[in-house]
Amino acid sequence: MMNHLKNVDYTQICVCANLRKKTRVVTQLYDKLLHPTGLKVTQYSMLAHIDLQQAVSISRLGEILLLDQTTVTRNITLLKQNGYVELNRDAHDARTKNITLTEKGLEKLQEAAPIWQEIQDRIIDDVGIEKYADFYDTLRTMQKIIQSYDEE
Amino acid sequence: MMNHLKNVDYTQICVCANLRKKTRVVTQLYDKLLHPTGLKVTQYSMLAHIDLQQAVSISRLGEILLLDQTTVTRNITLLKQNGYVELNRDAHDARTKNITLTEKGLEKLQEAAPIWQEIQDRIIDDVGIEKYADFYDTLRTMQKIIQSYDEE
DNA sequence: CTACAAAACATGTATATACATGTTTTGTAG
DNA sequence: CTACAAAACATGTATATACATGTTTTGTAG
Repeated sequence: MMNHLKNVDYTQICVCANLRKKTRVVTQLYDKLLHPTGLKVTQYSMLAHIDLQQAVSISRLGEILLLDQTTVTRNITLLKQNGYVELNRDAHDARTKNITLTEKGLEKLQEAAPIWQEIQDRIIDDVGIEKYADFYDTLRTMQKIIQSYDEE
Repeated sequence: MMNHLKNVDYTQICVCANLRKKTRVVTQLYDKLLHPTGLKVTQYSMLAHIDLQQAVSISRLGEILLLDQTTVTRNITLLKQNGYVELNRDAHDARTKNITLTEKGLEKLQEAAPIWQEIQDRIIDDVGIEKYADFYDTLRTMQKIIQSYDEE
């Protein structure tokens, strides 16, 4: 007897819509657990990248996160309003603005990090490290494939 | 010799941020190719679900797509403004509004379908059907896992 | 039947996101 | 050096999304 739930042709389920749906679920979990810190996962992730990159420019951050430059500008504006980051003109190029974490931003990042780590470990553990490794790899592959389309 | 690109601990890359990033890439591809139709992939997907479900209510559609009811209301409003869907009060429950495709909405869906199918087939083929099956499965598992957290 | 909780939808507000376009600063062909 | 294209960032506009809350309609305990 067929399970009617599984009796769906998964190749006919939109790759994009399905990804978006699952991403919503994951995002809501992260946002819910990060809520006590006042950060959303998007903001946490951006702070973490700024911490790693040290004085990145807006467009460079966009390249890394594959975000439109204007989106970075908008997201950074919010972090700036909250006092988590600073923007400084580059010494050698007056067009460029470098983003750095403030003391407050670093503290906020450190406050949120343990919560993030807990969700992270739990999900990967529950999915299973091997399955997750494959999953991660397929996501990477998918990105590369799509980026290769643009070169046509 | 290590490949410095692969020399990153993938378990320390945020599951959520990574999913969001890849989802942006995929979404941009779909939106770009669907552009001639005037639909975004979100709208296409919603029209396709309405077509499948036949006279579905706003909250039911939210359950299916795991979207907040208010988000469905907003997205449907746009489809309605474009004349692709109609809203009708339910005959048995005056609170409920049922969504149906208009003739114009069906035509638009049929116009976009071949484009969607082409992207869909191409991505799955390029990723590889077996890898994609695993990937799809892991996405499902991840959703179930997270939904099980909410029951705690 | 009545009172009240719950269900279904709408509205206010805020964040995330991208595209089109504008402004300022650099870099470089000639 | 000058003119102009390109780079870097900002702004206008629109869609996608969720949470808090409000309104209307149902369902049900008593």
